[in-house]
Amino acid sequence: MDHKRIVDELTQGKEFAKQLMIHLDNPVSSNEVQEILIHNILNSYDKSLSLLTGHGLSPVSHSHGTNFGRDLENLDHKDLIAKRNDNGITGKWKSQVKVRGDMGFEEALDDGYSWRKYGQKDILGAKNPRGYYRCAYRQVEGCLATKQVQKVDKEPNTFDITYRGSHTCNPGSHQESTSLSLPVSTPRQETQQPPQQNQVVQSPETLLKFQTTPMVMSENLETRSFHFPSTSNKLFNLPPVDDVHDDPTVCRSISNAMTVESELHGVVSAAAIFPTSSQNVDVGFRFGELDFGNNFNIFD
DNA sequence: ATGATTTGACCCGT
DNA sequence: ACGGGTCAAATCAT
Repeated sequence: MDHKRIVDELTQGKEFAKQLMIHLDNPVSSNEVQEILIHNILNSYDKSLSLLTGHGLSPVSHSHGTNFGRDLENLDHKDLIAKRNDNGITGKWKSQVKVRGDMGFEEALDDGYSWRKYGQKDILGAKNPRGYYRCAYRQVEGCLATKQVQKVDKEPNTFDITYRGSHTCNPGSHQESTSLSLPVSTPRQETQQPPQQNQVVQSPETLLKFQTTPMVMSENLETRSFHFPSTSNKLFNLPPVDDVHDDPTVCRSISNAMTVESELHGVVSAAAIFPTSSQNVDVGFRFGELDFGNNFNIFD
């Protein structure tokens, strides 16, 4: 339904505007990020208008991923492409984010939130296991956000990351402290990385890098927004093999966003793609912006 | 000692 | 019955 989509688009635009507001208040927020947010806001308008006028496609091409992705690439060595697809399932939505760049797995998988792994499963038909993570602040704040990370079979450097539910943890309570105390999962046997579980590793610069906030909204009334304000700046070696069941990710606070109901949980799917060459990548990853408006999924 | 991850078992929906 | 998601005890790292 177009009406729904329009509302959705406008809601997204609103969320982007909110994010922009936050960024404007943040001294370390970069202009680029702000520009991207503005871009996304305009994009939401474009989409809404095109829906209203009955045109399937947005009159503005920049909303279709490529340009946007390029921008991000320039900005952050990564591109993020979000995709929404309504699976026809009411009350559910799904978005995909493509991340690419010269960052390590961990960086790439870092979305700025603190996650705690609670399970791993081999999935039928998939070579790689799927890791299950939940917000590290679940107990403290009852945040029900979860995410699943699975390495894509074909693309060794690509991960499918699915977010479910919304972060309800209070941004203020963690955010400030630096921006982050990030409990980062540390791959056991791999490396020389600085110890980092539960350590504050965020430099202001890092904070700046990641201060972007991808967001998505549900098909329904609820606005689901995901915030990936920052992430860890850890260095690491890539596992020589394919078992990458550890993907430390960090969590941070977020915009409270939405209510999570059993059947109404937002799902954001993201795929992180890394350059095959990257073996020891040094950081420099920033989670740019996600354009959840209308993008294309590249992984199918 | 404390906290995070691992991993097999369990639960639930299809 | 099967597959996916979660639980929780054991294990590991700091």
